[in-house]
Amino acid sequence: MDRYLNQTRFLTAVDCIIFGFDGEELKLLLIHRGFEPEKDKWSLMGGFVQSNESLDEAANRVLKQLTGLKGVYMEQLNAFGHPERDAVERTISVAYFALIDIHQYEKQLSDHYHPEWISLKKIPKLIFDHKEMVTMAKARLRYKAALHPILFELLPEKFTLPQLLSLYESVYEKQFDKRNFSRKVLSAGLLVKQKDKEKLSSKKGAFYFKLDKRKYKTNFHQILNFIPIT
Amino acid sequence: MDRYLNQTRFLTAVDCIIFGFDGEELKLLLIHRGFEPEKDKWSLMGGFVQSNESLDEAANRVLKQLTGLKGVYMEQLNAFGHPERDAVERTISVAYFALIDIHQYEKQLSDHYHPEWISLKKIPKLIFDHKEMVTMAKARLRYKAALHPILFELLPEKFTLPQLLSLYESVYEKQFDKRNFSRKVLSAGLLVKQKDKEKLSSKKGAFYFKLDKRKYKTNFHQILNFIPIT
DNA sequence: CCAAAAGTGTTTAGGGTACACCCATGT
DNA sequence: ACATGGGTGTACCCTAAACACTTTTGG
Repeated sequence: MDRYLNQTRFLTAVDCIIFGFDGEELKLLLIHRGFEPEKDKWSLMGGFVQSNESLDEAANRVLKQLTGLKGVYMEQLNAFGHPERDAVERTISVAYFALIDIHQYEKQLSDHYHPEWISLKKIPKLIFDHKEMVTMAKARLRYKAALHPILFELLPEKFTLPQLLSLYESVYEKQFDKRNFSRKVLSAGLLVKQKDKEKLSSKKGAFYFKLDKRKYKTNFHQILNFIPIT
Repeated sequence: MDRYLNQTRFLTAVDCIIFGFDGEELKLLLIHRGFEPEKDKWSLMGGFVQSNESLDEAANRVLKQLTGLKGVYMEQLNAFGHPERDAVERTISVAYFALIDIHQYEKQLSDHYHPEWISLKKIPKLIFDHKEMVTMAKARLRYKAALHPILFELLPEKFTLPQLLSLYESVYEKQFDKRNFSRKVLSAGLLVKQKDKEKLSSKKGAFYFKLDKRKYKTNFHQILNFIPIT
């Protein structure tokens, strides 16, 4: 026996919702689709799953193709399978969301796709059901970041507390009290204060911090409260 | 254009992790697989996605085939796509987990599959990667039930607080203080006390409660704390 | 010396936890 | 009357939230 009989086979794709943070706003890395149909339209980066790779491998391959990065934070979001979601041919798409340090991304690697970082507040019309994927990814990011320290994945190795606060304020589109925020963040014990300061954005300068990688991995699934639950 | 060229197509299946609660233990509804390979081995209920149905529709169809139930709580768990997960032919499986009232399930409907309710503590060897699916579903259930009131889906329309407590204790495999538990549950405002009592399991009898369906739906995504965070 | 951002401490209120006794009833 | 499970109240602690002033330094 080497085939199941009387069953239809479908294409399987992965699509990546890639988040980045530029210090001001939360952004998505979008591309201009490279082939027909919908060629040159705004799209998430995606690709078909190949015979020899798993879904996770496909997603990582696609992400590396576009960004040159590997080993970044990525998790499966949802599988999308409406019969008409792709106009050409039925395609099941497994969406992944990724959090990358926007400064590690080097545009020139992938100019073929004309990728651009677009503010989440100004997402253009996207092909197929990609808008739905983005909406779900945004919701998932907010949900998860309220409980787990995943937003560190969007920052460089060294970052300041004001930068971290600004990131949380961007994700939740509201302001938080910096005193309560830094107390909570520091009491989680995940940060190591550095000796040097970031002096570009203020005269006084803000101390850099690094993640304590060991504690970060250990405590990752523990539930934290960096932001007010309301 | 009506096909993407040079791409391989795969079978797509759905598999359902079906939870039930008999008052004592948390259980899974497992079947004996009905066709080769691995015929008669223990398996999750599943089926291939048909050309005219979405993933959600396929999962609901499969669930109804086995249980006769529709409109039950079900959510997508994860897509599984390891190239060798099915020995016969590459198959992408989208797993769903469902919570049903075990008393509404009527065995005779689906005797073809020889289904059985099996305690989560005594899950037998399962085909393919179904064990991995079950493990993930169990983790997801615990995670989600700690934050949202989904476990009510496992109970009949009328239930008592001792029954609800017993359910939570089964899911988390630990004991909770009944005073704190009932205070928290009642303060959520989701329950409506009935006038009648359940008198089978005690002499005094325990009051029945019903869910306030409206508030349940409204507050579903709000985060609750029915059980201690530790 | 002044502007601009960083950094820090206290008070208060509410919620969570721990804990023990009385109640109702069938036998 | 007694055994069995149902139902309730309190005291304490701790965490979360609200809130404002001082520090540093480049220009």
